[in-house]
Amino acid sequence: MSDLLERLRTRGWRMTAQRRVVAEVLDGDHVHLTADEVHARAVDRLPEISRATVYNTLGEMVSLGEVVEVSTDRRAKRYDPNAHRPHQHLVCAKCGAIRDVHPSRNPLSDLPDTERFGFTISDVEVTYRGICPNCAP
Amino acid sequence: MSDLLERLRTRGWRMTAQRRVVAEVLDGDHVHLTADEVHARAVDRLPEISRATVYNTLGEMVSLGEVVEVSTDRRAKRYDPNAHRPHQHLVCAKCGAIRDVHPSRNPLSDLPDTERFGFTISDVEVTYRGICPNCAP
DNA sequence: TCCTACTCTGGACTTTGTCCAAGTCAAACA
DNA sequence: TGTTTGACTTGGACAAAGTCCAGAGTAGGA
Repeated sequence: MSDLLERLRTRGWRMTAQRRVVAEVLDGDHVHLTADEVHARAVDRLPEISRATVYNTLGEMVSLGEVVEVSTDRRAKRYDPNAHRPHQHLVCAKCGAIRDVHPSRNPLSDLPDTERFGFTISDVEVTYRGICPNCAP
Repeated sequence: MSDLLERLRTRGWRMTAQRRVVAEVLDGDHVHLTADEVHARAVDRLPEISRATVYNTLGEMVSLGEVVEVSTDRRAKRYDPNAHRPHQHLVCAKCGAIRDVHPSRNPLSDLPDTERFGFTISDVEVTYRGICPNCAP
């Protein structure tokens, strides 16, 4: 059984066939699927699952903190089940491949007080862009 | 005349009333408008300008490197005419206010080789999120 | 002034996501 | 095990952001 599913179950989440399928589709490392990709894979296992349910379920997983929303491109949001280890993303500008990466310093520490304009900063999102080995010329 | 317009003109861009208006609307510091906001302001000066033209024109400015696309939220892209000084963005999670900020180190230097997976990295995008002084409780 | 290639327009279309009323079902309880 | 109930799911309508295209318009060079 998937880690994600296990975590959700122990939190008292009401279990349904639909939620189980979404959690299973989303489980793993370096998984960054869009909602429609999740839906397409979920349909393979449970043909009648609706788009609305996939959206609802993903939204709930995000609220519970078990899945992170990622916006690496300007199109659809992606869903990353690796929510419990802080990390950033490296994206191939050509093929769109995404890797989880871990910078050596907390990016927050590089923003001086004079550049904070009185904001209380709680979060940083870093996206590195480049060309992956497969797409390199 | 606006800086942006001046730069575009000297690059041999064919000048039309529509392009002039878009460039004028977009000029300035800490400007981060969506395409629809640009369109709304452009219509004030040139009532017949179409949405398609605004999208096309913004897209061309981005291709020319005179304007940068910013995705601070997961909704519409925003357009930042401050393309010639590298900077990152600080966003209020409540009201959406956006400030240009300048970290003390190049964020690229914090990604060790072992975390690059053979990618040739060319760009980093950092978004700091928090609560601005106006929205603070 | 005339030409021509480049630009603009409006509307149809696509993608991504949200909302809702009605039907269905998991789980608690007797 | 059967009942009950509130939570979950469905499908379709809707909305926001953006793209595409054929035909009309025009900037700028000859």
